Amino acid sequence: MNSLAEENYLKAIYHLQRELNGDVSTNAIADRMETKPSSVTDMVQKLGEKGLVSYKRYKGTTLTDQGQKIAANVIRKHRLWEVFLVEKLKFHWDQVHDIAEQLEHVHSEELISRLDNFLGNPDFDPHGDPIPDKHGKMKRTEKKLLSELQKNQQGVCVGVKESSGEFLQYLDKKQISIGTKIRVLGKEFFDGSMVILVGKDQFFISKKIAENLYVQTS
Amino acid sequence: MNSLAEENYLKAIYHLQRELNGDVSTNAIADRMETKPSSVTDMVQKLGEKGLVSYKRYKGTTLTDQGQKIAANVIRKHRLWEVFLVEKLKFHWDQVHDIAEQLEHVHSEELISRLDNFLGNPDFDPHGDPIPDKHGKMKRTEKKLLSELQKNQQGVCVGVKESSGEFLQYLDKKQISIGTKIRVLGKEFFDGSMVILVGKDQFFISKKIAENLYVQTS
DNA sequence: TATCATATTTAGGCAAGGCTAAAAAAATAA
DNA sequence: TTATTTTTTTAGCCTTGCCTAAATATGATA
Ligand SMILES: [Mn+2]
Ligand SMILES: [Mn+2]
Ligand SMILES: [Mn+2]
Ligand SMILES: [Mn+2]
Repeated sequence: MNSLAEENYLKAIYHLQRELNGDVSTNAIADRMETKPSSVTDMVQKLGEKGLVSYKRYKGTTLTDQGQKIAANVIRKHRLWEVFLVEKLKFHWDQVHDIAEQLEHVHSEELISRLDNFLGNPDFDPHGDPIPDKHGKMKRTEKKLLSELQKNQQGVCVGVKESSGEFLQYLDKKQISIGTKIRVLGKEFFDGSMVILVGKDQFFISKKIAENLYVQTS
Repeated sequence: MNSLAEENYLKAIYHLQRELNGDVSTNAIADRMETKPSSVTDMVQKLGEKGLVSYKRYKGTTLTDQGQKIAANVIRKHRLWEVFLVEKLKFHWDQVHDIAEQLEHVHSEELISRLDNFLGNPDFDPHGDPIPDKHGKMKRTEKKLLSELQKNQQGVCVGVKESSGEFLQYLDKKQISIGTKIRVLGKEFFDGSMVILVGKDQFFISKKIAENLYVQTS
């Protein structure tokens, strides 16, 4: 059984490994965990001794297969609980992350398996992120950033890169959610801003917005 | 915000105060928490400084109003989650306690209020125990122990005193659950054992069983 | 009342997870 | 290559909860 702190470190390393594709530096983990590098060193040493990460002094950290499995399972729980909160308890998608941060540490395989079932074995969470199955495998989607689309291309919103409350609330105001069809009516080369069509409304969005919304074309 | 350990102490003191009706001794808490008396002393001193219990050296501990409120809220969460696990996830009533022990420490008023609603604002948990409302008040029932019934009296099972897996599984085997009607066909003065009628089956039960089943007569 | 047993507290330590300050390695600049 | 900056680790300390052993208060007994 791993402690709450260990699980959070494993999760952070998992995400960072994907973002940076490669070894994860001590400082990167410290940044993500909002903790000090010296605390990170302590913890990765311990995780190393437990065989959950491969850590070499001054060289960075990667998850072992076992560590990866544990991290994927925590992420699975996080995302399943988010589905529960939105689908069953009618929370809004910008309200669920902090609660899921707590629920993800409840230990019970039986619980998570029944929850999965109760929710209809969903493949994606309310933010469009894929839910790992019990073996850590998750559906890959051919999503791209809205900012990659050209004028007159369109796509369906399938996820967000950022999922801060501010950003999600912005999307709500603009009536954009998972499943919403978005068409690029115009794109400014200078600053990457766009004019897009959502339902019957057309409006301006900055590059920053376009770089944080995933769409699926096809 | 109280720590997990603090919440567990408050809960234990709450239950003990009701069982012993009065002050709770350091040793009683240590017993219940499966910890050492010296650890209890440390903790009740801290809870005392926080104003959650009234503690005087060598005199025992009682919850303050504030401590009582927090304890009742933890118990509320525990029991609501137990209802969720049984009603929605189809767990069996003897499987839910340990999971609820973890879920009860998830902090979010909004979560528990929505969960309550989702479950239809239940008054009792799967073991027949009353669920405190958000102010800590709970429905009182006129329940008595089956062992208090006389020959030919009958009652409806409304709860269990013990809720160990062994006992609950015994009840299952005998087809007794919340709502089951039980009639006393015979009672042995010598050892308190009984012969009871449950549905069409009649069988023998020991005093120990009869002292752990709550029934409602009338 | 003096003595003995029991309950409780105090003293001193330990492990987990943090932090700060100092040392050491690695990376970058000159 | 040498000097400087940045990154990482080590050393030493803190808090929370827990423990054991020793001290002390309380309560029962003689
Ligand atoms: Mn989340
Ligand atoms: Mn999510
Ligand atoms: Mn329970
Ligand atoms: Mn219960």
